[in-house]
Amino acid sequence: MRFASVTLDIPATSLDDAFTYALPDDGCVDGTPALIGCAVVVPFGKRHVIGFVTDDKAEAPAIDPSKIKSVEKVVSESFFDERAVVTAKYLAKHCIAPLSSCIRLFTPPAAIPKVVEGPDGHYEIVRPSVSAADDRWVVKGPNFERFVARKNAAKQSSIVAALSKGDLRAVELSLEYGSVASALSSLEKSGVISIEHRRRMRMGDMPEGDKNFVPSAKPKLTAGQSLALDAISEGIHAQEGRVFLLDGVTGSGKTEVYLRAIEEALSMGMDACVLVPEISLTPQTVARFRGRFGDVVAVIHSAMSQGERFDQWDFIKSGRARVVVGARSALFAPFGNLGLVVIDEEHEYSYKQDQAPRYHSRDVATWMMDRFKGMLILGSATPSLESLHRCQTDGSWQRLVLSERANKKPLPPIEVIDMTAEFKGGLRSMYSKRLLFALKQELLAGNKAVLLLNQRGFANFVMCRECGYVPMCPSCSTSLTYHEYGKRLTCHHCNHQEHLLAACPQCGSPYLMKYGFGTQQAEIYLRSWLDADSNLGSGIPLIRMDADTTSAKGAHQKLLGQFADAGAAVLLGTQMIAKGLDFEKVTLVGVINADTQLKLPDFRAGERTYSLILQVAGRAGRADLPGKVYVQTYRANERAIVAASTYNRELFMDEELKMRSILNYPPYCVMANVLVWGSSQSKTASVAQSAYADLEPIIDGMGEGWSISMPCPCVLAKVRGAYRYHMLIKAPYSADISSAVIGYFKEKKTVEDVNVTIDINPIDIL
DNA sequence: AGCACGCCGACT
DNA sequence: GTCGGCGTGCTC
Repeated sequence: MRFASVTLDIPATSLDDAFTYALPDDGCVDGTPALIGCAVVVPFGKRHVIGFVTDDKAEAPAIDPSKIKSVEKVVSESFFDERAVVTAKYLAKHCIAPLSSCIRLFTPPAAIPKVVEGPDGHYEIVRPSVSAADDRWVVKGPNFERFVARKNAAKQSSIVAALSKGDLRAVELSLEYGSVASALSSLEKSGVISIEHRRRMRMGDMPEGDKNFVPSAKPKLTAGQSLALDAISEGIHAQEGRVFLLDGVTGSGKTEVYLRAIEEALSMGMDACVLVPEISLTPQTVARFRGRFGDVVAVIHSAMSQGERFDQWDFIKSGRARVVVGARSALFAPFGNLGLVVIDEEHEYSYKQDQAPRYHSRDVATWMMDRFKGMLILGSATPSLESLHRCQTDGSWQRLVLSERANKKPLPPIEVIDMTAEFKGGLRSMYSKRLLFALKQELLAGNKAVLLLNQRGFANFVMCRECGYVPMCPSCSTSLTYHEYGKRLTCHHCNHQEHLLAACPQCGSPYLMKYGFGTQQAEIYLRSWLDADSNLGSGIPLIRMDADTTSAKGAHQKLLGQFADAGAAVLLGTQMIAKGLDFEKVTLVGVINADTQLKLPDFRAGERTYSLILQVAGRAGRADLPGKVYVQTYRANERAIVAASTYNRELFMDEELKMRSILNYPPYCVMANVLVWGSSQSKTASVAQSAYADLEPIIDGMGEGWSISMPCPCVLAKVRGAYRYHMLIKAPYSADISSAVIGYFKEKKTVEDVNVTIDINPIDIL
């Protein structure tokens, strides 16, 4: 008798402990082996449920043997290996999330069968909605050479003629010759052709050029790159879980270092994983990796269809893909032997998942590479304070500095435009004269400009000038943003939409004013400014890129393509244009309002502003032409802005770290945010209170440096109809909050309609 | 998560 | 007397 540990596919922390089921001695059910990573159907109480085998050679459990039931069916191939099991268990513990939701990270998307229970114990297995796709290929048959053309079978002759040049897909033939089904079947019957089903890789709207491998030449390394690579190369060979922080100014050639490191890892038989922020996962990025490594590169990101993602997943699982480029979840792809992880733009907040399991790719990769003796490279022009701090305190973390741009060009000078002074001088527009003047010069010279405004919509909010009424979202505690297109008020949290009324619903006044600038207003103003200038003509493309213009599949690429193909042009957008874009001839970068993040009640507001300015500044002057950056701000003396505009990281770091130390914020402590939310305010508040009553003694008993704040409403007190309360737990640096509170989260009683969750190392506490 | 067992109020 | 409320506990 054999046993298998099965993690049930039910997301509940109370079911995290594996259940043990019996297996026949050969470990097979109906001839299919129940290996680690297989989805199986098991009886569970009166039900039948899907579970995943997490151990196929488990010990007999210490329970009454008559209670042990058998695995009933194996319903998938093995999706993951033992490494994945260990990692999922780490995640469940570290993030305090249901184990099954962590296991799910390792399974292909939408490919898990479902059990549908019928009457009297019968059940059906519903096959997954996504699986491999085939193409029908027409190939030469045994009698191909003996084909005789006939007068009344013109289509057959055409097909045979087309086929003599090589195999063809049936769809291509029908595109060319119309319906070919009957011609094909009679050709097949006579043995002239055969039909083969071949696995198809869905690649959607990927540009043709990127589907094929065009090898690119390796550039010569700079001195800085060589030095960094020496260290990294030694690290790869050491295989002892080292971490390198590649701290390189924008344009210093970090990607080339990644490429060489990956080459090294591949030559040692390891696979490599490259994480990039979702937003910069453009064809440009992918093309660089395909250009070096060709058809062993797989790509995974959220804009792909489920079918495309399945194919990429399967491609990796087959072992043919050796390099995976993707967003945060690519870390969990089915690698054979993952030995190198690269996290580009490691300071980016998109590496944190905002739903359970709330993991941060950087933390998971650090743990994985330590545990499995691989190597991690973190790259950024503006590394997170956490990573910089860790390089100073942890011997296995090493900082490698690339201080020079690869093309030896200086970094673009950054000019701060004090908008308070501009206002005193009479300016009422969102664009200063200096910025517009510089923009005009560059456009006249045939160059491109990138303008950043981190606020979408037309106006931030609307207010009645007679009574002060501000339209609010009915289900969130936020004001509505005015969108010019469709003249709608929109909630940026829940996407609630309503029409802008002609009069104030509270006092009837017609004086509803729009306050604050968003990208739509910036676009409309700039368009008319461009059109009004006879020297510029009206032909200058102005491309707006924000969540509203990029929601359609492929829109992102299309807009960037337009910008690339244009001569003089302006790209205006939210922070999605700040990262990774590499266009020649961008000679001007403008930050229309650097203050949008500064005012947020978040201890990282300064760090966010500092790095956003430097990230977007890095878009300027990347090729031969010099670049110039203008930063408009009403807080010209703010440390983050002064430091960014003078490229003085020490100035920013020293003061910021001092502040963090005094106020006891990361990296001087670790934090966790306990969130309580529900649709009834009073019920939510009382659950928050009782959670505090349970947690406070635990935290209090942990000793020096541990604290928990009283429950209070979140800054976003209501989102999507849910009232939100939170408590902040702080603990000394490198303390383990998860272990301290996991007991509470496993034992806690659930209250209907109120959720209690915890976010370890939150990226914001709004 | 879902389902059963179990102990207290208003009903054919 | 029983139908049914949802509190507690178990499922290999």
